[in-house]
Amino acid sequence: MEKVISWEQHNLISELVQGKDLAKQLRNHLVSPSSSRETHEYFVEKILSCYQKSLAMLNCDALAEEHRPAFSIGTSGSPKDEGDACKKRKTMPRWTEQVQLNSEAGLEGHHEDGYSWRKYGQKEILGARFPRAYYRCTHRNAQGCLATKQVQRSDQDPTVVEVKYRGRHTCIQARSSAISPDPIIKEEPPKATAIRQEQPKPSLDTLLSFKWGLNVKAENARQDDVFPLFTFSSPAVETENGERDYFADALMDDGFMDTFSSPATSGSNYFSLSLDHMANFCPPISVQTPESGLTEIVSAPTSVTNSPMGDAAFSAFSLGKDDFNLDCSFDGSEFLL
DNA sequence: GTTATTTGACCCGA
DNA sequence: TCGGGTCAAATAAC
Repeated sequence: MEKVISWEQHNLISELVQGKDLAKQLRNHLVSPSSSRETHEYFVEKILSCYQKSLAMLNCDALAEEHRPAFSIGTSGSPKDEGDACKKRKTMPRWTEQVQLNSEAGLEGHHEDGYSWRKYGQKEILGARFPRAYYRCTHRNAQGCLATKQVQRSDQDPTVVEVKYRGRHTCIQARSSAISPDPIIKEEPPKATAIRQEQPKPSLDTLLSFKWGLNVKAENARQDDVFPLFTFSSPAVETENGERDYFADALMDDGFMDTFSSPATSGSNYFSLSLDHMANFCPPISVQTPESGLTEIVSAPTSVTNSPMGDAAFSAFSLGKDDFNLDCSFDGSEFLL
């Protein structure tokens, strides 16, 4: 059957092909000992930019908006931008971790999660014994990272700190430092251990928490915050209303999936991405959340933290499948909704 | 001088 | 109207 590809679709395919090429270049740089980290970051940003444009073409405006800061590095946020951020605030992913403080030092309430945070407020909360502290990413201004967190001691058990995260980190420096091959833990053991009570949101933060020797609880993780399995229905790729899905089609026709594919399973093509970048690529509203997938991800954090690449950002395209093997199924039909 | 924290005021959603 | 979240000026720390 002959495909009729519109101008927009042609541009979309071009963007995706460009992203594929960039990923290949990044792969080459990753295996090259002479290649610098800055080069890797450059390619990552370029690849993300391609996806940003692609998503915009697919009318995933909300998604594109949510991750805009990742592609505006170097530009300071204007008041107008801040206003936009406020409008999007309700759509930002949220999840909660409860951290058990197990030392006197920890009782001060400091929760090290690998990111650098800046405190911007503290409030007494009605009915709560302890004030709530508000933190945002240190790189908010420099890189437009909108990640925030709230830290509050538990009323029932003052040795437990409830940390509410909002928004994902889009900052490169934080991400890099967070997965630094020389974690702080080497010099200073973690002050806190967390109580894992439910399925954690498989965010980079959560994964990182394992690196700090933490077990994490995420109790408010919504389905749309989680990106456990990504499946392209194959071979027929159609939207719900029966339209041909040229996006997924193009990915497969062009061999784009080759870069990401692992041995095909029945009826699905799998590719691997870092969870953090999965969040960047995928519309939260479309994601299925099979619990088994989550459990698998959470129970095998070492596949991420022990990656020789050392940086999940560079694992985003699973250039070494053995290094990073989070399987993500993606329903292409929902993706286009 | 620069960066981080504190804290009262303001804004917004329920 | 109230409470939570954020802003921004003042202050502290480095």
